[in-house]
Amino acid sequence: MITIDLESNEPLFNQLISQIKQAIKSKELRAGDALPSIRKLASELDVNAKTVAKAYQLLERDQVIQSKGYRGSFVHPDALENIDFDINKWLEQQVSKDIARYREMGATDSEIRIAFTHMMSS
Amino acid sequence: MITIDLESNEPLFNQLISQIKQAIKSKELRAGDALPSIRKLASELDVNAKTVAKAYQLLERDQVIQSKGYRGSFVHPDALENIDFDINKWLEQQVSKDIARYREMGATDSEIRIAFTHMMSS
DNA sequence: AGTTGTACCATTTGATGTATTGGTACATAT
DNA sequence: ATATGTACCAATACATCAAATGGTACAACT
Repeated sequence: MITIDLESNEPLFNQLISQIKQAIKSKELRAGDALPSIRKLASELDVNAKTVAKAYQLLERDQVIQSKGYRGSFVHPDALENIDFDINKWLEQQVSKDIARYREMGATDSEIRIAFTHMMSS
Repeated sequence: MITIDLESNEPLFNQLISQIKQAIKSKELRAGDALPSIRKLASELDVNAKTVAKAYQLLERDQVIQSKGYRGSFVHPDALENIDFDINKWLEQQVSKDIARYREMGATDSEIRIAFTHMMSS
């Protein structure tokens, strides 16, 4: 059902996210369906459980799946609607616009990077 | 007139910028005054000429000094007015506000950093 | 008892950026 | 001739971060 390419440049947790989303899009997984547990999927794919856990966490943040405490993870009722919103695409648009604003003010790329790093770590 | 601390954590070009600004504030250097040439100042302070050139470039961008082609560098007529505007402080305010906006949308710091790095290098 | 999602700790590998230095070259001033 | 600001190309040391791994532990469900 889910396959992983260890040689790919794409991070493993991203491959997991993409494939789970694809499975939902193709109706292979439907709203309310149970997903394999983190440990089971990890052992099946022979990857670390924390890699799977990371993918599940991001999917839950995006309302694509739901974690029901200690009962397992399930496909979110509104998964199909929420699956199209990609926060990374949204981020790229916003960041690109903001960087252009900084550059227009005469800031060098080096200064922008320094300010960004500084504000991210405080 | 200008001294450099090679042991300081503060980058050399920043030390140069601060000290030249200070000399202008204290009227040691006045509008129109000639600054030492890049090569001369570099040899006096025993730093690389490109370090001095970098400081001069940033000072000219901020309208604190003026480079008159091949005739040397001079204190900008409006140096005293422009000396107070610090683009780095402006940057910090803007970047801080923008990052808060990203985080409110649920983006993780890791995702923000990746999007930022990606948009800066393209 | 066994499994669940989650939260800590720590480490390694690879990539990237900063700060700085170095050398060379150009066109234009004095 | 000599000095000027500027523009290339390239390399070093240092720091930071992403990605993934590993192990352990907790409280709550079946």
